[in-house]
Amino acid sequence: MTSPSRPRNGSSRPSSEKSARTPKRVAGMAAGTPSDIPKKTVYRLSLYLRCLGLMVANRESIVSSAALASVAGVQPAQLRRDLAACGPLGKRGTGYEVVLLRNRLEEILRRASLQAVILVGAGNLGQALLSYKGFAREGFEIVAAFDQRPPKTRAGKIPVQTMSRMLPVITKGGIRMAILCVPGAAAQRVADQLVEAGIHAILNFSPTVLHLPETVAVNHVNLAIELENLSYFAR
Amino acid sequence: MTSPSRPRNGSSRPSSEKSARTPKRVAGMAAGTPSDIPKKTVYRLSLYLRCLGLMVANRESIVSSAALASVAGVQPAQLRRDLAACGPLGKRGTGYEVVLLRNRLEEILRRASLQAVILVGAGNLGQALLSYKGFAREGFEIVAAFDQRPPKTRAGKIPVQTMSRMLPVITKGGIRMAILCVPGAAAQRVADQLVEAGIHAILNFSPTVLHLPETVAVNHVNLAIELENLSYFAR
DNA sequence: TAGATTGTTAATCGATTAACAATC
DNA sequence: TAGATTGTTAATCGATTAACAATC
Repeated sequence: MTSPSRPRNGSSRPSSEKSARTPKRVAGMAAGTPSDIPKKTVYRLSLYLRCLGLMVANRESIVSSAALASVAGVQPAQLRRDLAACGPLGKRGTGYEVVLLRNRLEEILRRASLQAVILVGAGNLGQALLSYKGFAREGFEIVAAFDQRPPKTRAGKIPVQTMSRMLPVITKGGIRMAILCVPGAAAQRVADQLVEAGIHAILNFSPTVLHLPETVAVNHVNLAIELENLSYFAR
Repeated sequence: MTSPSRPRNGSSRPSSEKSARTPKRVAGMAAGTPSDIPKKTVYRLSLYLRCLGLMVANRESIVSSAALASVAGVQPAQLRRDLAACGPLGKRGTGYEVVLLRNRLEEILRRASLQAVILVGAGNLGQALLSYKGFAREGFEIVAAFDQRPPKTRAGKIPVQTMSRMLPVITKGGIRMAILCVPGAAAQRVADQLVEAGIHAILNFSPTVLHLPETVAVNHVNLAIELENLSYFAR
């Protein structure tokens, strides 16, 4: 919808997410990236990247695995193992060059380009996320929003369109990622439509477990379950 | 702040969360609950509970591990193992009684009582969450909200108070859970204050890894990282 | 009883950690 | 060189799955 200042990412190659039997790895990456990084490691790489951002801001030039691990809240051995999966990045006896390491992680996580995302379901949570500026800050742009019945009031600067516009917008824009916030009862149906239209990754806020082809990546965020889980352990 | 219709939960006994070395179990529970359920299992119990809710609505009376597992997106063996951790609940040769199983899970997850929660940090995301009705629907009530500089406009019906009010409100209300949405730079400091004031569980949306005593449960939700993770696998 | 399905044990798998040789 | 710290291997740990005896 809008034209971002950073270039968009037009890439290929889908991959899988935790589905019962599949190994939790991803094979076949774009050139320059290690071929096989476990999902949990990728997640932690994002974490390390954020810690490194702080260190760059603090003008720190070298960091040891012990120091970075402590900030990130992991064991040094795990950090080294995770980073080793990205190729040899440190200098024995010295540590890691902060800027170099950050750049490499950004490269691996493809942070160079602005990623176009659509949001589907502009109910309570959907509107909340629409007005959340955190995504933009991290390189994601919500380029369009859809709802069965678009609300009159618009939360952010993005207009909410009727759901029937979804297919053309996805196709025309070559969009690959979607944030799903529809009610649980509609989630599977809408997700099927999204995949049909060409979406390869879904961040699912709906309280429903989606059954989709393994080629589609799905991450599930359920705020109620997070709280419920906490409340169990908070006694 | 408001007086909920369901009774509040006044309980004791804190417990730990994933900290480097601790076993990912929880020892010592209130009466009537199995003593030792792994964290990941507790998480999935919430999932099963939601699936069972649908089945109750559909008037299904019996469900097999195979059927429930399929809906929840897990393996039947895993489901049986998870449920077995809650005591013997099924009938061999038959399956599980839907209502009975749901009731038992609600009991274990303490869904009977309305849980009081405070929200700290009413910036972009904080305000969004304040206006999110999903929490209430699942038995959590945000009873107060705080910010360094309370915004003039109030998002929901909860007024945002200045941060200095935090301690008295937590103490007086006997609040045990908090949702943390302050900027990364302030997160650790505010978290320390919360723990000091008596908070035992924190749902942390701030982009900072918190270092807290093991007696405090922390769940971390980072929307940007979720998206970044997806974008890695979406090719 | 025969058929079905749980609860549980043993086997597998994957992820984390400790330890140390390589090397800066 | 001596000291430090990585990259990596081997050991440990925990979680998942397969298989089956118990039993409804």
